[in-house]
Amino acid sequence: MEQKLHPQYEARASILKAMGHPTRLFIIEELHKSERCVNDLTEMIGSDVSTVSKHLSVLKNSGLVLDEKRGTSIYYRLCCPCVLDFIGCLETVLKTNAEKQMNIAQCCGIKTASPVR
Amino acid sequence: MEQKLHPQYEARASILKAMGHPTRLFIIEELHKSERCVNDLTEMIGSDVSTVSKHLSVLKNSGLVLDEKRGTSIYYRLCCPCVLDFIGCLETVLKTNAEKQMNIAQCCGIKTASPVR
DNA sequence: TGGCTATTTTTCTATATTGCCAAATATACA
DNA sequence: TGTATATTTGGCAATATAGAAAAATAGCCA
Repeated sequence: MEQKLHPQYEARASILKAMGHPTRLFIIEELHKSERCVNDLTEMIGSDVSTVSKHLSVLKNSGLVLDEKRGTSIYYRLCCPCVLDFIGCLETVLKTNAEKQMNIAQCCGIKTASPVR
Repeated sequence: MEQKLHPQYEARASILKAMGHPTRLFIIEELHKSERCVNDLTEMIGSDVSTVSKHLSVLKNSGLVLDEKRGTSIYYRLCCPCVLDFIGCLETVLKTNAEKQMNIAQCCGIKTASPVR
């Protein structure tokens, strides 16, 4: 069955997919603040350097980051900072869901703790 | 090694991950235009209805869509239409990359066809 | 009740992703 | 040249995902 949708959906989805991992999202935010080399990021993240390198290559292949070699290190930077604008909306989704959960709980008479700020 | 980043990254990433599939991206856009039932979407997409149902459950679990049963069908609708705002930025990323590719080609003396609009 | 329609769940297979280790590569520099 | 540093690659095991078919569930209506 499985039919091919317009290739535009593939292209867009691959960027979102690249962003859809906690470590890569962290990297994106970090690169928004300032460019960083692999080593910097590895220390912040606490995974093996090879793991971080692979995450960076996913981001690079999706076109989200650029790399530039300077001195002994390779510096990565965010290609299109507009992706950071997504975060507000993501928080809206999360907040909406939290409220939804609370309503369900309330209408079942379940006491809920005050929401975590 | 693998260390736990702030759970906020997990939460945000899971939404992006849910969006990171061509079929689900199509569904999101379609639901932005108007609510739809599973059957409607299945016809548009051309996959098995069970596959579409599963994609919808991914979207539902991530909090992106809501469902409501009316009559014999279940209607899905977009929960936070702000996710549609992502598209402009995604196109920017794609465009930036296309230009990058063209520059590489040019500086190697490769003739490229005029860009597809 | 029985059959119809709409949807979800289960089960299966194939494929992709993640994360670590070890090894390879690249580069600076003494 | 040799050594240290920075990064990537290949390999592997564990886990997750996608898609289809079949079975299960739910509501409707004759």
